[in-house]
Amino acid sequence: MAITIKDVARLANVAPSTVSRVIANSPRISEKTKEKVREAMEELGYHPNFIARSLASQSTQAIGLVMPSSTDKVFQNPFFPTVLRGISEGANEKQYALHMTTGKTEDEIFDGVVQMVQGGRVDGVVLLYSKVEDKVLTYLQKREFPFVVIGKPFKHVEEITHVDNDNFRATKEVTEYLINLGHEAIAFIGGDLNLVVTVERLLGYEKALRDFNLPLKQEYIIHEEFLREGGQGAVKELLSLEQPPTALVVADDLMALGVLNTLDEMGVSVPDDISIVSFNNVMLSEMSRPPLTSVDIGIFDLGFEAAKSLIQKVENPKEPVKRIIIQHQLIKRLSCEVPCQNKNY
Amino acid sequence: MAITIKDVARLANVAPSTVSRVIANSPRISEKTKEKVREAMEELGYHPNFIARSLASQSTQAIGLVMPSSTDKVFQNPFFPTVLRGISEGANEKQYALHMTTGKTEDEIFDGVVQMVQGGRVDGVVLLYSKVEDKVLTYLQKREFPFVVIGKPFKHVEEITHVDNDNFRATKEVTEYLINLGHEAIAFIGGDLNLVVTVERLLGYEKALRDFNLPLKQEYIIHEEFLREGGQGAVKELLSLEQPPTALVVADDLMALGVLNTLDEMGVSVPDDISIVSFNNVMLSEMSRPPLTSVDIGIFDLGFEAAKSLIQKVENPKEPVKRIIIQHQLIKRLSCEVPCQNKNY
DNA sequence: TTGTACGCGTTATCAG
DNA sequence: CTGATAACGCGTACAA
Repeated sequence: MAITIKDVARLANVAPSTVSRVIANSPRISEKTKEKVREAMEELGYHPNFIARSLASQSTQAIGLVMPSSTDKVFQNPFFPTVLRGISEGANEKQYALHMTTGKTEDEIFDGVVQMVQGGRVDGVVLLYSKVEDKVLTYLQKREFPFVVIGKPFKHVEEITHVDNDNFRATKEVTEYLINLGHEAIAFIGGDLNLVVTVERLLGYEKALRDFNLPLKQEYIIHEEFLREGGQGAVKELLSLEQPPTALVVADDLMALGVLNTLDEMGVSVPDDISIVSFNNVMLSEMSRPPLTSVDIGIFDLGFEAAKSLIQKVENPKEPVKRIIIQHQLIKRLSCEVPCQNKNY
Repeated sequence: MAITIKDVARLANVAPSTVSRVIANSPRISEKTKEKVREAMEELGYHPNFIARSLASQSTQAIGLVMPSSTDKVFQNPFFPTVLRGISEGANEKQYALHMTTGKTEDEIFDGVVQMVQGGRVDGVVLLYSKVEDKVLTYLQKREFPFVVIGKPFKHVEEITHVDNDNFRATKEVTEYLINLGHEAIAFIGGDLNLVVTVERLLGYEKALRDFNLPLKQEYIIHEEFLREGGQGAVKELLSLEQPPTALVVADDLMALGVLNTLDEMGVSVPDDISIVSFNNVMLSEMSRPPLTSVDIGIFDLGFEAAKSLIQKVENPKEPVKRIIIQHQLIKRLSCEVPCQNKNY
């Protein structure tokens, strides 16, 4: 059995409650006894038992992480290690621990969340994704359990604290960027439409085209998985069009990589024949040939701010709903150029 | 306040202890009362409080994950999401939750582990890396706390349950593969020598050369970070040699990607001028140009088996030390070929 | 400034 | 088969 507060109390010749107060650094304890108690703790190698503390104080100093389905391709995106790092850092700063749950199916994930929450394992939860219809989010909301989402909630945006980019504006900007480069035939390759981020980006793309009075063609809008294989299918469809696009807005770097490869195989040159701009600016985007022009969305900060605002919320229940927007930034590399004039592929 | 066992007891007209037994599905309770109690639980929407249960039973049904330093480049490797998925699945099967700890420095990580362990937050720990000198491992060992490591422990291999590949053999095999292809000038690009996996792979490489009586040149052995930039530096060194290698054994796909890019910039063609084989077979390895021949090390299984064997150990303290070797497999793609005879780069 | 006593929600022991 | 009752380790009114 481990060293408890009682052992320390005995050694220091004080009551257990005094030891408890020393741990909490209560101002109502004399420096002298504090010192005495601390020495005893040191001598015995005492470490507080979090479980007991949690039970007594009804708070765990732990936050729960809800990941998307582990079978989901999204899970493999380098996005995750990075947000995780951000969250972890934000949590560490406030001495919070991390509790995770994943699962293969939505139900598994949901059960995991319920266990964390009802089981009292965590004080709050951060959702690492934002889907269009989400059981987990609904549950958390109804239960009034503290949580924040990374991304933009599909509904009740005003009532849910979230950390997000301005994906609408970002996509509008990059589309404009391509337009200003002289492109008029610009296609959009997005991921799963169940992810809110996808719809936001699509909207931004459409807005830019409309602002510039460019035609908005359905054939130019493609949705595939957030990954490689997705990109490949998309490209083939696009290039077989009568008037193939001269530029592509791709919703994710990984997909862009797939696009790049397929293009390469088809003998289409980037950026000479076709320009590409994508999102996230993960490490890989500078490793591709050519390096990708990509929107840096501050992934680390998304996580960091999410953790911080969740903890605030946990520690102060009347904290107002917040919406934190992380700045984005277009990182220009070599995948964009003025459009070709008259190419035949 | 949430629904407790007492509320259920009251509604079902039984004692709290009876409810507890029903939850544990004790065989000594009549089916009739079980049914009655279950109905009450249902009606009240009861969920057991894990914290209280942990305190009483001195076990948490949670396992702790120790990640490498978040500032470490290794952290960004696609390896992690995948092991994580494996661990998560292994844990889910046995209804264990996951508790994580990371940190920027070794000390932060160490403190995190101590808190998990002494704080009684977890029943066991899995180390997601294996370093040459590791404070955390030493601590866990001295405390006789259940843990398993993913990778090969540097010392006390016989006394530590671990899940690993046979990296020595794997590297020996791929080196032989290159030799049999006709290569004689084969270089090795490895990662951080503090990681045990690096030294294992280096050893395997050397063994193959020795077995075939090929010279073992120091200039052919390079260590860089486990990432992109590392790869680039390495290649330049290698190609500026008097007799540059015709084949490369690269210890990680990500590094190999960097190598590929640098080679491309220098106008060196893969596999025509130089062959490459690397490790891990992460998703990216088939997305590179050319697709990488890579050793699949069963990352998911590493995690899965680690979780399973840890849980076994936790549930049965006298479980013997185990060493689980996950099979590897060479996935041949397009980065290897017979060597060039007489090329001038 | 410090000690006493009780409660947090369960499990486990021991009667009955 | 079931019900009291005592832990589990700590926080915290309430007393002193």
